[in-house]
Amino acid sequence: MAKIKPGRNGSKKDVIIQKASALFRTKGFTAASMRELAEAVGVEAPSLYNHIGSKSELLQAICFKIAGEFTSHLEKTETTASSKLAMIENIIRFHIHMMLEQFDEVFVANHEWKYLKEPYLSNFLNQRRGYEKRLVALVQAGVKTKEFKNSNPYVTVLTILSALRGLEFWLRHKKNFSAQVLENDMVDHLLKGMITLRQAQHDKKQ
Amino acid sequence: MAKIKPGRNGSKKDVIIQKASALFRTKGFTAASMRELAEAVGVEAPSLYNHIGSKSELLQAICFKIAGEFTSHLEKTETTASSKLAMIENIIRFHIHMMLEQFDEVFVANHEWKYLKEPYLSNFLNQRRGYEKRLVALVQAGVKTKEFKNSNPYVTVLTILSALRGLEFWLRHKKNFSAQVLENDMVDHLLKGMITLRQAQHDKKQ
DNA sequence: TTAAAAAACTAATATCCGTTAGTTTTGTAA
DNA sequence: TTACAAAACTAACGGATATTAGTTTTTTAA
Repeated sequence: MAKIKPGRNGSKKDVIIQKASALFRTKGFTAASMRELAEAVGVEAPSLYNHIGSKSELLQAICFKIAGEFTSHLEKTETTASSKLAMIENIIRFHIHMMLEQFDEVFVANHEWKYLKEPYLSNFLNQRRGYEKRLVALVQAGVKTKEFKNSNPYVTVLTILSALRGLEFWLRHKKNFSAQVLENDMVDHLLKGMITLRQAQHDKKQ
Repeated sequence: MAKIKPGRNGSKKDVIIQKASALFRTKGFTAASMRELAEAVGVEAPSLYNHIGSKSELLQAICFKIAGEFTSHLEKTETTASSKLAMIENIIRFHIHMMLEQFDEVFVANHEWKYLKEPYLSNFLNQRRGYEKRLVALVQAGVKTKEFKNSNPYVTVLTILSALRGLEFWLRHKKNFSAQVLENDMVDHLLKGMITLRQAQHDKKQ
């Protein structure tokens, strides 16, 4: 007799996914065992399978939930007609907020996606590539309007996205400055650089 | 009868470490098996143990080799008495070169260090923390000399180091612009930002 | 109270892991 | 050639893994 899942998404499954996010982050997907997850949930390992299909399915749920949130925020931002600079800043701040509010899930999506199985792996990578391409197009548009410098747009996007991912280190050892300082200083650095204006102007031509 | 290692470090061990770097990068340390490594080396799995002590030892060798290279370069840079700006730029370029020339090893040191066993794990983290602290001190000095803006120095270092780590994405899909463009545009972005000077000056006060 | 469904449990399976033991082959130097 | 060491091999062990089967307990609903 086939197991029948409840019509509405039960909350127990959500608990499992949440605990799985924390476990996968700390131990890594491969090293994390279903027995450990079961213990975190407060149940024996086989009981998990009354609520989920497999360990892989948990990873899929986490990765695509996060990917979906980033994609849909980008779509929303693209429709708001404002300056390219404002759009980029908006996106940067969204990344920071996601990192702060859904640390485990974002971390897992960033680090453990490679353990997704096909066709989910290809799907995920396609979605991420699409996201990056739209950001590159946004930066390119900003270069055309002279809002941004004429650097390689892909390098610009790469630099921004990578710097944002680095927030995980701040969150790991909870530094002694506020999230607000972090956010503003990082936005400022990514948009305007770290050196003083006089210096920047002096260095303008190599 | 105890196994006796050759007096000078044999080159076979180096081959194993090199293959292990590539394997650990693509599959992850935990998911990579000694049998796979053996196949890459061209040998049966137990034969590896004529040259190495354990799987963990391979990870240690990779991580500490890279950590050592970064640390010793930083020490060398600190003794060269020049501007803080020149020092930071020098360090950024060194990171880029390390990423380009020792991709697998740097990737593994960046992503798989958490599977180090004690006391190596603590050792590694201490070394990395020390590296970061010295960079923070360097940025602080640059703020004092007014070479750098008065942002939180830890955020600055975090932003730079994270952006540099992101080079792994570029290397993964080998983009169609040169390493030189990548290097110069990234250095420029991290030092001077992405927005045009007029805009930066206009936005100086929020 | 009772019947059905949901979710827990125990037991077990097949597979894969790092590693060891013991043996055979290969390379080297006298 | 001979002797010894280095490094390969096969076979196997103990343990951990995700997952399934089958059963019992708990919850839900009439």
